[in-house]
Amino acid sequence: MDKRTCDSQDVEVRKGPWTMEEDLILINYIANHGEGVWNSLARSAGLKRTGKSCRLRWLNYLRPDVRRGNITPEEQLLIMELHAKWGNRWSKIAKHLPGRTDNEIKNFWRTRIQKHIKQAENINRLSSEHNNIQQASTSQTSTSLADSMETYSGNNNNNNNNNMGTTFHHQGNFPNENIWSMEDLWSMQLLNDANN
DNA sequence: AATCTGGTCAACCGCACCTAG
DNA sequence: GCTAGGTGCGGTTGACCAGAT
Repeated sequence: MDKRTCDSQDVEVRKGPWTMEEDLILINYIANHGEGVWNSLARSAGLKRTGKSCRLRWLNYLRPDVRRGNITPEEQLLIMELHAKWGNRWSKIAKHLPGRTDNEIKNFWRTRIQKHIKQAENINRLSSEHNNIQQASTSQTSTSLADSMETYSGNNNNNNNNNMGTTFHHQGNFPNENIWSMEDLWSMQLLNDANN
């Protein structure tokens, strides 16, 4: 398929971060006309964005029911369980976490969990090398982070998941202060509606 | 105080799939 | 059955920020 078809118009297409004005236009338009048919929506709303860009912005950020930040330990656990089951099927996983987007889960996985898994694998590799040298027959305890993560990364479905809730500490420092809050945007949108 | 480094996340890209004509 | 246009998904990138040096 010709990839240019999505952006077939010769009009300039804006890229990069969305401005507050663009957000307001999109929110207003969807409030009045509903979502869907994103390419024509972008044109009709007067946004110099691709339909894909509008869709992404709406789904990942502007939707009123989207929850942002503070992924709870329960959610972390669920993400890990579902990832063990389905792999990188982020949208499928996101469907089981109301208000969470596939993008958010994907980012969360890559930045938080994958890092821990890599560390765990390194620790495990080092410890097994160490064990090979020692040839010691002493049994190992399995309460470390490394063991927990290794168990997970090996797609083991036994109930070691019980460790996960305590293994992954909720960091609680998600920097989600955006330039303007969603409450601000929605209250502005309501104001606009009142003026129409 | 200045610079470096690593973490985070919004947004883009490319591809596959779906559907209407 | 073929094609064009639209949509959804997963991977990747780049800007920004905070903490370390």
